[in-house]
Amino acid sequence: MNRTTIINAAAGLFESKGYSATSMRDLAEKVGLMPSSLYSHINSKQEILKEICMQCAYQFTEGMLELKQNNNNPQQSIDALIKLHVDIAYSFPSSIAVFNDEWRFMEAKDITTFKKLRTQYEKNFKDILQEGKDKGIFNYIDLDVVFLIILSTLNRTYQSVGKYNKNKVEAEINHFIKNALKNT
Amino acid sequence: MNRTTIINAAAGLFESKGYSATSMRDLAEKVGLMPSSLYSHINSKQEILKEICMQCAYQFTEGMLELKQNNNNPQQSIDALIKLHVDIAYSFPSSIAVFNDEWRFMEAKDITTFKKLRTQYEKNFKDILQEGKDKGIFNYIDLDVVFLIILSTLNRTYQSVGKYNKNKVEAEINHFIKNALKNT
DNA sequence: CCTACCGATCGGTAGG
DNA sequence: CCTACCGATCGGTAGG
Repeated sequence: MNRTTIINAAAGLFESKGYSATSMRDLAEKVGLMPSSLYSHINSKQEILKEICMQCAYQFTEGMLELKQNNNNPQQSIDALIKLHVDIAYSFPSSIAVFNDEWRFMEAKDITTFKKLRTQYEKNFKDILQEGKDKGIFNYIDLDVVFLIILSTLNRTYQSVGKYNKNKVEAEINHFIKNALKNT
Repeated sequence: MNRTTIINAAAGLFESKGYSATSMRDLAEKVGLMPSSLYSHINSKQEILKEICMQCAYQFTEGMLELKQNNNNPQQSIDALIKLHVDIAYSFPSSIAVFNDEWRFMEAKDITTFKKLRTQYEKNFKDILQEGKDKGIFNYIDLDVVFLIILSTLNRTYQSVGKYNKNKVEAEINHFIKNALKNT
């Protein structure tokens, strides 16, 4: 038995039953251990949740940093961000579901760290939308509201995993958001 | 004390702590009763969840039925659906949060009823998108995928409540989706 | 990695 | 609407 197997099994359970309703006994059964044996690999249920949420957060943060170094125009940056969200969602759908819906069950100090990463990510994302508007490429009314609309779509991409082809989903989101932002 | 007060208090708790992590003791404290006294007004925790989720589901179903009787063109129907989602989200934000994220904790038979209503709603929604494409008004690649994108945005509207003005949010979503679907 | 176990908390009931 | 209480289940530990 290894730690990664346990974390992945937990992500699946947290996704389907929610963090609070998942017991350590559920998790033990899924990986074929006695409940107490889990604690040879992990320190607490909280620690598992934190690891899942933070791994996702760091992937988005890294992806954003790489993208910023490429000096793309705003449209290329948005395309790259869509690709980033779709790639991560299709690579770790359960983790992304937990990252989206269960992060609030982390303990207070982890939520603080988590929110800092998220705020920085959102700032970078909004900067791209703002730059696009300033250059006359994008057209929208309110930056904060349009950002929330776009993020809502990107955050729910994991729901398409196992149902629709990844390239098809990315193409559709791309087409949709490109037209939605287009300044005609 | 009355039943409605208890249900509303529960919606607020279920939104912020999640259904599973909310105890009947939490709920009792919030409405100023001893835990056991709650059971003079409701039969179980499950019953509260069911009532919140089903009330929302019926509101969407009713809204859709009214809208279908108006014989609008597809663009007017989409506008009306956006208004329906924004109106309900701004009227009962906590209930909508529970409807979106906690419905899976209902018992099996209620989930069956819930999913039937949802499937019918989705069918009606997709019919409008299909009709718009057939008439050359809308442009998108895949019906199912574009529907998921639109619904993701509409389902998360409750996150704007208390942060952004309702009319502004409705206008932005309208502008965004209209352009995204436009056949140019 | 297992057996055995702990204190805390859960949803809910009995009875007035 | 309250006091008193129940069996079940929870996350986690001791000790080997």
